[in-house]
Amino acid sequence: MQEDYNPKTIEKEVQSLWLENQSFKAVEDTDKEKFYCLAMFPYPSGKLHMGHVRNYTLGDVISRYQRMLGKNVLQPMGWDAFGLPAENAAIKNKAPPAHWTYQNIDYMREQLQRLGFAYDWDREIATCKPEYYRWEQWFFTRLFKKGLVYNKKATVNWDPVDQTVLANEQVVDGRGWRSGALVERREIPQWFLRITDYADELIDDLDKLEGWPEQVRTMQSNWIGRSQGVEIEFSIEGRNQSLTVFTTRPDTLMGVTCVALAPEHPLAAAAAQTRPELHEFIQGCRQTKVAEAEMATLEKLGMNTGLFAVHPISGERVPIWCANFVLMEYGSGAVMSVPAHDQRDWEFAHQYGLDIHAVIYPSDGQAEFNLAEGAFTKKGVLRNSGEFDGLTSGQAFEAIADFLQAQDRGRRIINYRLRDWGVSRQRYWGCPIPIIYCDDCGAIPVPEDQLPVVLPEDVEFQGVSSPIKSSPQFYQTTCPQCGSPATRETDTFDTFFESSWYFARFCCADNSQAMVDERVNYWMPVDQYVGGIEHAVLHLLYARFFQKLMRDIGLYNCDEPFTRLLTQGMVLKDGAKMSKSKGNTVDPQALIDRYGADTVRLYTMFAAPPEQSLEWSDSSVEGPYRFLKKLWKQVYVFQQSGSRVTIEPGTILNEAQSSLRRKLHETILKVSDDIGRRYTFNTSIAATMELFNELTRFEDVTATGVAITREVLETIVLMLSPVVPHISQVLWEALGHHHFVHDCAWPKADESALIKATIELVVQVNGKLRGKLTLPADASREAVEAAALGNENVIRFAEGKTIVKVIVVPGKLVNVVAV
RNA sequence: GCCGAGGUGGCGGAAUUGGUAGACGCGCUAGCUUCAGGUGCUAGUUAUCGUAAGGUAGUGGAGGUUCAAGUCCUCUCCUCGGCACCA
Repeated sequence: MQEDYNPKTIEKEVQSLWLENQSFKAVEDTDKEKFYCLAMFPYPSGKLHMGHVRNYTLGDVISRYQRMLGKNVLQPMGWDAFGLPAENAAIKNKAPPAHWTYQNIDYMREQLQRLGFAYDWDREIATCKPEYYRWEQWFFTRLFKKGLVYNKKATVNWDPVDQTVLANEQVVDGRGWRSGALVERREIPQWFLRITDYADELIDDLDKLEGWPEQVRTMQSNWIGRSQGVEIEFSIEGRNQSLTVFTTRPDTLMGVTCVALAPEHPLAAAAAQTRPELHEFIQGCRQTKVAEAEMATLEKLGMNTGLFAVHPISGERVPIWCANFVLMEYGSGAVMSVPAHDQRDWEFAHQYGLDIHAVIYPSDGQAEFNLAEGAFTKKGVLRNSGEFDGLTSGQAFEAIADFLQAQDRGRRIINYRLRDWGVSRQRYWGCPIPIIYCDDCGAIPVPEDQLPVVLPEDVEFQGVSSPIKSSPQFYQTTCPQCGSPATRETDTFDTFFESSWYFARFCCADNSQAMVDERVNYWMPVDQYVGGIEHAVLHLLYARFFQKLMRDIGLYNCDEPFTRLLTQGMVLKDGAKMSKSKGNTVDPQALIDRYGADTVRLYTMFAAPPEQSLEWSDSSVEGPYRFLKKLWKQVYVFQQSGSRVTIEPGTILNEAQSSLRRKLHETILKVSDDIGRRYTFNTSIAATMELFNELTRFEDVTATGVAITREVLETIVLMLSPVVPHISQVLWEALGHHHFVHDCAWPKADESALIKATIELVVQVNGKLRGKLTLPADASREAVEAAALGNENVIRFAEGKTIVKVIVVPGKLVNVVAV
């Protein structure tokens, strides 16, 4: 052991030991309990950023901890390699996206290795390779045959100058980011997966996910948005047609004063044929990008269509409007407007001078309301509703639903906010959708023996559109059914497709014959998934959906892919997310070069609890670095003394000795709980530092003192080893051990060391701290009370007052209440 | 706009079940060590009043519940994440 801590040298040495020994190769072993730990795989954007370092350190700490608990751990790594940035880089650098991607992967792999993560690199996957994506093509064709795939028209952002579809990210202030042209909504045919068929299961199974943060389950539940309601038909005056609306508040039906259509609604288009101003209004609505946030924050605009609907109960004429805030995708693309009882309708009615009819009134005891100030949106009792008067909202829901159902003008339905998953992307750098279009046979899935449909990697970008769209070599083919000339689909899959099943592929990444094999049954589900909170809804929902699809296709039996989920917060600097555009990025490489991987790992774990955002500070890195240097020095000095003694059984310890041992074993309990249950790695490190500080104050060179020092040092090294594995390995050897620290058992607390003879109690007067008492641990309630009342501060602060009562919280405090 | 988080010293954060606010670390101040330092050590460090002992205030803001509130309730302000084609 060197006298000085030299992270660069030792980290390299320890890493080559691991490599030589194949320390982290995961092998299925049914005799051992398995633990599958997975951190969300990165997009190979160029180099690692601090968010990656945080994510992968979290996963590695958990993996190494579980291994020390005796589990058979799988921790794989791979690359979410398809995506938009590669195309942008390709256009900029005039090089194929594949080239850029593979280069980035090579660089980032080296960075991950430099950080010492315990990955089984033999299982590495890159989703842009045909060995990987061929299986999702195969899977898609299976889903197609099962009827879980369909084609329909859907809206995209269209750049009229570049003649291309834009991602939401590429639309800035309503204009294409390259061309600057005003973006239009355009409808094009696309492929969809029937995720709504699984809406109930996806929402109901959230209850099983006890290892998930409550907030994530809530977000998913709200995203799916299951609501009980009624679908109501309004006939249209003068037309042999009707209009369907969905409402969760049929009790307000008698207060309807308007029906509003989405601009894309066919009836709006029909009405616009005779009304140029309506046509213009609808055209105007097309110039917004396809994003809910955009729609929801738009100024609410509407226009009368001139048509009238007939109220299904009263038979009254209700004007039909077209409004920009009605979503064609939700429900039936039309809503009934009840200004008295819906705030948005109320505002719309005020803006356009529509009638407001109150029909729900507060039940007894509820506050009155003022329609001049806003809508009354709570439930209540019906009035002005004919035969339904006097019913509560709940009763009226049923009565009106029954009435409409009997008349065949409505029915109870369950509606979801969730929409089917559109998986088509009009981009090059993605997995080709395995469909062939034949004029006679229609859309045919590519037969299994013709898979994979390989994406050509050697391409040149002419302009911004996908090269395969203009490559007859790619798209010209023959119909697998009738043999006549046909064309391939040139759209590719949404990249969420790849990340929805990679966790299964890691179990058997080397299988070239099947998507998965029996090894998934051993490893799945993932025991611990770790990733950014920004994935709380989309990625995690799609992955859950895919898991259920894989189950139903018969691949393997598992309902939920991730048993425990840890969602890490963002890494920020100066209060903002690190990004190139803000110029506030911190390059982890520079820190690794300067302090070593262990310090970077220790800092990211120490600076904040994992779920919170981490505010980056350059100078704070010094603390963990100093700590490692001090620890190194302490072990160096200790091993120079050459002592190998352990505590003789039956030795009576003096006060300082038993106090340090108690601290040690309390710390074992604390750290085990922090890492194993609470995931508060920051406090586990703080507790270890406290223990270390106590050790440095312990200067006892007797045989027993030295033995206790050894016990403390060894335990500190073991407890830190998941976080700082390199230095721990070297120190472990310096303490006289000849095996890997990552194969050691996690330390256990010695109950006998935890026993306390005395306890300290807090004394309060009227809830304010006035003193402290040291009493025997077994002191009775009466003794505690008497000691408190005899305390000089208590006497002083209670002087001239009457002691009303004394509250004793055993083992914690005494509060004397005096008035 | 909707859904979900968060707000505690100069800074990152701790306080796990309603029970000592500020653990641990950074920074700063003073002193010591060293030829030197991107070194090490010791002490102090919420504000405020006080020579001190000690007092008082204090967890974004305003109310409330309680013997006791950072923690529970109501309202409110601000920041962050997501909103279906960024990944």
